[in-house]
Amino acid sequence: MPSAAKSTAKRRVPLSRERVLRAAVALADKGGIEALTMASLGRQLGVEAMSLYRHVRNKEDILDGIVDIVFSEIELPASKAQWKTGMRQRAISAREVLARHSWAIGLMESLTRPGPANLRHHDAVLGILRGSGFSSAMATRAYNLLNSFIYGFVLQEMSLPFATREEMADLGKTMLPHMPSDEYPHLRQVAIDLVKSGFVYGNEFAVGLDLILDGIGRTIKARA
Amino acid sequence: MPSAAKSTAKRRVPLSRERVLRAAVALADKGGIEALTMASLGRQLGVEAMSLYRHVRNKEDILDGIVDIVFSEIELPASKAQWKTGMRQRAISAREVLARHSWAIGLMESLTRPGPANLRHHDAVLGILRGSGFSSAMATRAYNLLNSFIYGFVLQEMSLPFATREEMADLGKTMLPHMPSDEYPHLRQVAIDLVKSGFVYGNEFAVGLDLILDGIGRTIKARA
DNA sequence: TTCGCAATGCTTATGTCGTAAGCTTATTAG
DNA sequence: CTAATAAGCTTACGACATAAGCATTGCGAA
Repeated sequence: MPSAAKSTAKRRVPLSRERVLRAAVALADKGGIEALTMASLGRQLGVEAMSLYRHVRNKEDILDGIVDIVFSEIELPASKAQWKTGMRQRAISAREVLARHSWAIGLMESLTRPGPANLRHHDAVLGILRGSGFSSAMATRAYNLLNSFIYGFVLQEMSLPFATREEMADLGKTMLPHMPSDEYPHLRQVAIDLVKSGFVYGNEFAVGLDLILDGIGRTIKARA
Repeated sequence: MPSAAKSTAKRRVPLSRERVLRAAVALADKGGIEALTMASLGRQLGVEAMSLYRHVRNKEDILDGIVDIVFSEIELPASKAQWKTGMRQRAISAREVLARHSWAIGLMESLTRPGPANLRHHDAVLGILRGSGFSSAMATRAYNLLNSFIYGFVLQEMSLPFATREEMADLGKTMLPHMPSDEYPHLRQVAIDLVKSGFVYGNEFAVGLDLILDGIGRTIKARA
């Protein structure tokens, strides 16, 4: 069955670094980063684990690659935008992307070996800031401050045992009675108040973001 | 040689959860979190790997435990302090501790199961804020904002390929010539400027911190 | 058509890891 | 001294990354 099979059935689509990395992202999204093993990745692609090594150097190479894919999903600010709108939009997009691929934040060591998407991202953001009159030092300062907030926020968001107001209320109901009221009195009281008032952690992102953006704006004006 | 040996030679000091965790912290400090394996930990303590399971449930238990140790090293703000001074001092201590144990930031998932030091820390910080007139929601907001900044800053600091001004200058000298000047023009220019002006990333912590503290102060005043 | 060759994928094997199960030795209470 | 209990050890297994080398596919040249 040489030429018949060729044209119809299993015309084997060759692997490629690209396909491998995309499958890796899909796997990590579905089951977390610990579900991403060379074996599971091979299975996902209908291939033995060892075949992957034709297309990626090793697992670390895969991790670097998928972090760069995540970065490529973050919206770049339009190069004509006001710095404040541009930064706000970028921050919101970054947070959304990092929440969608929540394993990525734990792979940030990969930033030591930044991929092209990451570099392009840096370049675009710094370009906006410089174009709005920020010095190199001020642009770096602003960029790092915003990134610290974004990464740190997502990191904390990840480690919350609840996502919605309902889940928080449930957790509060089950946990609070078990918490001795004299050991962590303030923590306890705050928890009670938050449950009662329907506090939603996710909403805090925009608030913190604007506080920082305003602070940066003030610093800039003071300089000018 | 029953009672003689007992008093002199190898009166075996028994393991304990405490000793195991302290050794684990030391190992992680020395060689990074990937150097912490049950085998290496056993070796460090002069014991077989499996012996450790008498004192800890499993490796995850160890990871939770060492994160809590790290938290216990962060200075609690004096309960009489002004909120701003207290928060600044706590933030600086936290950053220093997390930099000393830089593997800890990658273990933050452990915060889903907070240990006693972590809870005590939460309680103390929220106590200060509440005591300074913050509502529960405002206290939580301020605390989360500061933590986002601290964690995110350390996360970025960790992934820098340089620590000192000298290292940055060296890196600049070797990398910049390799960077095509038209691909990432802004990034390139900023890098050049920073090297020239002797930018030190670490100094940015205090700047960002004060920007955030001022922003919080302003929010509070507007409420009052 | 056939041959050769490069690209692609597979098989086998090794060393590291966490940890389950059960055994041995050390310590201590009676 | 003895028996119980606590502490530590031996062996074993399955998951994992990956080294080395073999087999297959498909295409261009003869």
